[in-house]
Amino acid sequence: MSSSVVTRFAPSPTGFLHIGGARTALFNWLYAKKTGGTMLLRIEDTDRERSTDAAIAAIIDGLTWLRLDWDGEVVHQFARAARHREAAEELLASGRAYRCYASQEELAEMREAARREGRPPRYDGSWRDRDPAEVPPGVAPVIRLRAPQEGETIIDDAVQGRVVFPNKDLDDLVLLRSDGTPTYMLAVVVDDHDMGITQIIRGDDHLTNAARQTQIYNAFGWPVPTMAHIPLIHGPDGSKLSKRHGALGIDAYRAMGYLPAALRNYLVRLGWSQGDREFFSTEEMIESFELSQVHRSPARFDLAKLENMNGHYMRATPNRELMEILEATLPYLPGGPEIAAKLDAQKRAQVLAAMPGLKERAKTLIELIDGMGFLFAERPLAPDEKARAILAQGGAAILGALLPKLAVLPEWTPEAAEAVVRDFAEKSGIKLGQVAQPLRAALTGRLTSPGIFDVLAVVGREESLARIADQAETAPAAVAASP
RNA sequence: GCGCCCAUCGUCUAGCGGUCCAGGACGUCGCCCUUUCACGGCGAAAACAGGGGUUCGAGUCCCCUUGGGCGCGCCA
Repeated sequence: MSSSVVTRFAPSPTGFLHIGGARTALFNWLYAKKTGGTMLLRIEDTDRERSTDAAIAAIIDGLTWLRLDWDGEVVHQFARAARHREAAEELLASGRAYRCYASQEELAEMREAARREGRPPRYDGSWRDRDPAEVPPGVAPVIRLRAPQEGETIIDDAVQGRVVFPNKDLDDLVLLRSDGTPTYMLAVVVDDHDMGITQIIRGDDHLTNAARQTQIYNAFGWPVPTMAHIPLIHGPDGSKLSKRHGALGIDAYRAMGYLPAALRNYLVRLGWSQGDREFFSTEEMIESFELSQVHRSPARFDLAKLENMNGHYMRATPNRELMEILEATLPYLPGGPEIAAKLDAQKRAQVLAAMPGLKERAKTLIELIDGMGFLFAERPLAPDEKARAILAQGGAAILGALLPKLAVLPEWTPEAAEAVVRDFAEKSGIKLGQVAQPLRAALTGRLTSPGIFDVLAVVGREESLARIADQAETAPAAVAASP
């Protein structure tokens, strides 16, 4: 079928893959999957000054992490410069473009004058029909599009609807620079055409460009692809997402311990919705994605909601799978490499055993590794301030009394431990919490952890008893002395 | 300045002329559950930017105002 959909994600490698770019990629990907089409990846590296290989690597790394795959080879725009030049020549030959010899200074003056007179800053078209005899010697010309000066250029946008631009507001844009390299406008149109792109899905900061590009398509006599300009993602204060808001590369979200699936889910709900629904599996996303349901208004980025959603995903991820994700992410997490170094078969088994209680309490992978700290701690533990306080306020004495009872447990299971501790508390006439908290302090060094009986079981008999002994006051005198 | 886009709780959003004294989610605040912290459950506060129309009837359609955003390069 020749009518099959071809979308593309076309970032310029001048920096990392940011959150807005990631969402644009996601929408392109979803649309392609939904329609059984393909998504292509094109690196717009025609700006030789600002494009870097590191940025290309970061973009590819980010897409890979988000599991947004593309079809075919990555297209590097700069490599197609010869084709772009040829296309510009073609327009020149057909009279749809012309050479312009205006200097940078003249153009700057033109813009300045226009601004002063309250007119839009545009090229005045003075070389449009100028006599070749007037060409100044030694000046390399640019090639400009001979754009229509009357009428209107209309975009039938899949998201924005019908948008009309009066042609008088659009000037004769540069297609080929004086050094013979193509501009973005030319390159995009030629590439999208040559690559057979049927749907252009991109940020709505390109909406005005869409009109100019439409004029270029028309000059070539090529069909214009369907366009869909999606709203931008704004910062929490409603202004454009910037470094000020901590506009980060997608890798930063990985380093903050977010799951790719959660980030995708959060991103898809920014500017797109299906009724009240908040959660979508990848399949459900593909199934229900519709360009017509994409909003026209920008959405603000809310880290708190992302975090909540990530917590949902962590809890919903099966333990083994979460363990795999964790291990794969460890190199990127603060403190992760240290954990990875200690993760032998035994530790891995302990972490896995503790996972149900751990993931319940963590909203990110960072919180997860923080929570599992007690498994990697070495004796004697250094309890934090609050834990020390509990121990000092009679906790240590209680542990001293409890220790012998735990030591003789025939089997080391959460149930057995719970029975002994509850019995101990009851017979001592104290609340369970008065025993559980000192125990927690001794075993984990903190006052918050998964259920204490599970901790006991995961840490193991020998290590648990030793940690308790480390903190317990065993001298009967000391117990008697405490009021 | 000119052009274009946008406008429902703090945030993401439902709503596509009557069933909306506006629903859900996040966040916030209570209460419950409870060995801690979470999770979970229950509940509360919280919005149709303003003004004109159209209509029997407007959050929903039109216009204006205001506010935000994007664009206006031999950057992409």
